[in-house]
Amino acid sequence: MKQYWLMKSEPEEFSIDSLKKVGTEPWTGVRNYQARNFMMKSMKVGDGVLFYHSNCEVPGVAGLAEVASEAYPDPTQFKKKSDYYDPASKPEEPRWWLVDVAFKRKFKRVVSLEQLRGEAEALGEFALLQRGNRLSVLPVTAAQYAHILSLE
DNA sequence: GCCAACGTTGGC
DNA sequence: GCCAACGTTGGC
Repeated sequence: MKQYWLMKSEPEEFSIDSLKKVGTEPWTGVRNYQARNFMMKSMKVGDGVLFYHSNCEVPGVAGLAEVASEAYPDPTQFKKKSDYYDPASKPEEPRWWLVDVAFKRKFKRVVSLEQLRGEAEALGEFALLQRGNRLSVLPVTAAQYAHILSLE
């Protein structure tokens, strides 16, 4: 059964337009175990991804992507010059894993967080809308995915 | 194993 | 830029 996810990115760092330009991007820099576990243990190639813009003027879902690889170790954890360098991680036992994400399409307009809050009842239990949530990779049900698409 | 201090996320 | 919420670290 196809699974769905929401993945956050700060558009100033990497936006839906950036993804469109490169086509496929390794989802580097996740340093949260829960988010890592979703990528490492649950994601399958072809899973649907809602590409979410965070920390910006209009936070919200900006387009669609899909999981494009099996999980593999995040190379940035071993690069001393990287912001994501983790001196505690060993190459023989990598701590951080990622998947590649491929561009599908950009929404005509962002389905904003504000809009999603207005649909909270229809969306049901949704980690994104929970108070204080900071998870950057989180699961979305097929029904939530379909509903969000209908809001574009 | 507790918990205070600290760092980060992300909406506003 | 502020700050609430949360995760992690490290001393004890």
